[in-house]
Amino acid sequence: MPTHAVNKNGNSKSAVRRHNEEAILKAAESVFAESGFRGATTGQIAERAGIPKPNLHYYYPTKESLYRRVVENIFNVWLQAANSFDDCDDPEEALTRYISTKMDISRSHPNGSKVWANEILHGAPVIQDYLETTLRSWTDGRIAVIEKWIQQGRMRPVNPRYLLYMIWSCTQHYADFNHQIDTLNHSVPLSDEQFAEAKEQVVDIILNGVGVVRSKPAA
Amino acid sequence: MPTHAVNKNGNSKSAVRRHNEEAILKAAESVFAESGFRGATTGQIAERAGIPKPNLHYYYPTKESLYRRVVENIFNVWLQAANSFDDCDDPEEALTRYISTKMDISRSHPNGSKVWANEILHGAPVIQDYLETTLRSWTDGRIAVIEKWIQQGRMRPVNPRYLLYMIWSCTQHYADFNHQIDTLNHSVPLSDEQFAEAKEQVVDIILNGVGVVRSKPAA
DNA sequence: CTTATGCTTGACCATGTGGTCAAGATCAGC
DNA sequence: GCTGATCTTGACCACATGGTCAAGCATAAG
Repeated sequence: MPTHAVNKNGNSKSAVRRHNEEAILKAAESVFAESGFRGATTGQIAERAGIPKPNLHYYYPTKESLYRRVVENIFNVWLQAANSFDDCDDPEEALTRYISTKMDISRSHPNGSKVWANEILHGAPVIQDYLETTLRSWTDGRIAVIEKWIQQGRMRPVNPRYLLYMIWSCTQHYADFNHQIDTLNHSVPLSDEQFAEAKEQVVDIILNGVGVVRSKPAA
Repeated sequence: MPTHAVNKNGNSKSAVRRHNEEAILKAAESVFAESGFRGATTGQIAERAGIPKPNLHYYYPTKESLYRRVVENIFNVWLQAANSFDDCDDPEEALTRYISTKMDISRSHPNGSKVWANEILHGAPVIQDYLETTLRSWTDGRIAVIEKWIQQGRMRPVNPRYLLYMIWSCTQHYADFNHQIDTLNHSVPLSDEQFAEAKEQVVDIILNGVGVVRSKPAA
């Protein structure tokens, strides 16, 4: 039942279309996270989205096009998080905010993070171009910023590149490996309090590790 | 051509068998790492091992039994690495050795690490029992050791559990995400020198982060 | 030699799955 | 209510793939 169709020959999406595409994307993200690209079946995605399989192919012609959209989505979420790094020029605040934001994303978008991890793990067959363009230039920019901080004597001399990798791995670990973390937590997901403590620990160890004095001491 | 058969009704493995099982395991590890469990095909594994597909099923009846062996293998490699933590009672040396060893494993067994990551990512369908038994008890033991060090004032008070997660993620990242790391390194794998620097950075930031003074300062 | 055992392999099958199709439903605008 | 566009769906197909089978090889031992 196409409502609100602003179409005719133009193409602003109908409400039905928006709703279905959204439901499919959400279902796809969780199924891809659970089973990987090849392990996921379009039938399962359709079922989880509450529509028959041919309807899914009506909106996303191929499994790969759907997968690509899912990966692009999580990449965009991360790009926005990256802003939390750029918004200020103080190493303590920038690092704290960046790490915190990435931890929050791991908490709120575990499936997206897993899909991303899976994609990289298997050699980034679909988003190689993003790595070579957007990610590469963002990384180089942030390295320059950190190097400046080091030259200003505001933090210890560390290789900024490996610092960034460390931040990425520590934070995403809480999404990608959450099953292991849960298992080691008596098979119960981390509570909000536990997660807050984990976040605080990551921030604390890294900031101390790079010699940034924290004005607001460890909670 | 069965040689050295010490069999008859006994069952010490023939040389052919040993050789083939080894080749299959190695091929399987790389294919599973590239494509995940579902994405890997027994045909591809057989081809990479240089044997026809039915021969693979002669040694490993099902794809899942083969996969399980691959996962068990990498888990055992890690368990051995875990010893580097236990062999001494000095936080500086124990942490340095443990981190270094884990980094070395990421360098020497990237495929195994990827298979493990993939397994956890998808909810550990095959090795859940290892997580609940061996890994859980090892972790608890190491937490106790770290807590002791903290009480002795030999390192800052951090939550040992999240410190361990941090070490795991930072080190395994260099295997699991090596494609991303290579891409950000002008699409060239890290040289031995670069990897050594990365290792040094991880050790350096974490030891400083937990307030362990390094007797042998950053190289 | 013969025989038993271990190993190899081309041909084959059953199943699951990505994707198609064509007929039908629903709705906006006239 | 008619028309054209958008959306829905049961039935279907082509193909990949895990796994089997039975016949054939190689080797060690008698």
